Amino acid sequence: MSSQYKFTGQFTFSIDSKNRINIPAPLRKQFLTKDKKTFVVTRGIDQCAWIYPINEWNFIQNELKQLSSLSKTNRIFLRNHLRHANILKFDSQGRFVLPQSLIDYSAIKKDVTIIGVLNKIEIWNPNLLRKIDQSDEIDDQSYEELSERVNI
Amino acid sequence: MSSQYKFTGQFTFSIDSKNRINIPAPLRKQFLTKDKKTFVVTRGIDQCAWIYPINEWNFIQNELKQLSSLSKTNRIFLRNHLRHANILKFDSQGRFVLPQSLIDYSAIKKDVTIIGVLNKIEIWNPNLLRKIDQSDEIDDQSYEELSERVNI
DNA sequence: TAAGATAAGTGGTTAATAGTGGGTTAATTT
DNA sequence: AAATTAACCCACTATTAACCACTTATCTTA
Repeated sequence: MSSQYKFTGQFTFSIDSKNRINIPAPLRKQFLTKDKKTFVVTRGIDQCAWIYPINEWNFIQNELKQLSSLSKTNRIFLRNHLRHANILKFDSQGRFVLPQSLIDYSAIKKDVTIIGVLNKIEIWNPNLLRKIDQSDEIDDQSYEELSERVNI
Repeated sequence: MSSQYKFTGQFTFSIDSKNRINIPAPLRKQFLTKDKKTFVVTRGIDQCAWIYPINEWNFIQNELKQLSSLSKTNRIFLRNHLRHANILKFDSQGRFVLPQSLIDYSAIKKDVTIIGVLNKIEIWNPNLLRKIDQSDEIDDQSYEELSERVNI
């Protein structure tokens, strides 16, 4: 069964002196009725942090189990995806502390841009996201290929 | 299953000091009986904002869920389409506040032109729409191609 | 066609919520 | 035991959303 979460939108907040980040209310509301404030933060494939609600993460873990460790690519991917996963909760104000390792990995300084991407939330350094936005244009060929699979 | 919405027509309204835009009554009426005032505003492919009724948007989201984030093209595509999507409701007067990011993107100042385009509504800066109207003529060749797919 | 009634568009005020900062106590580590 | 970290609580401010009110336009009916 696929995800019940539908995160969307973009928000720019600040990270405070105790490394706390506020989850935007519109996103947070989707947690409250379900996983009771528990979620997983881990490395994104791009230079950002990914947040999954806990039962979404459980689903992903089942997907990952399919991958055989006989493949080198699989081994590397599994290691890097799993060892940086932190199970966290947010506090009574809806914040959580982003682990230092992920702050470093995502090159986060003072502000963060938080975006909803369906079943996950991404935490970005605003400048990096802006840079990627400009450089990572999707070429026409890729759009053509996408159009055969997705009809929007 | 195709859309149940059939938005048509053009209206020019003003955006107020609190960035509120009124949805024209003829368009608004199609919402009231169905999604209870909930809809999604996002970036259009052209320089305007798009409004989808919520269950129209849900259909789109289900399409997007098919895409794996292991593909780079998919990640870029998902991010850029979802992060600008805001789930909103209109108030008891039938208005909503257009997010600042979309005001910037659409270069909206004082007035807006609202047009119905079947399953979505477009919000334009009147001047931009007028300019596009003149420059973006459809050439005969494209009409020929269209004629093979659409019978009107 | 004139007058009343209804609906539509616009503007502002108030009350609630969201974002942010900081302090205190409990827990964990060295 | 001291120091660091994490959980918890309280509080301030700005933004947002709910509410109320007025004007203009449209429709209805005598």
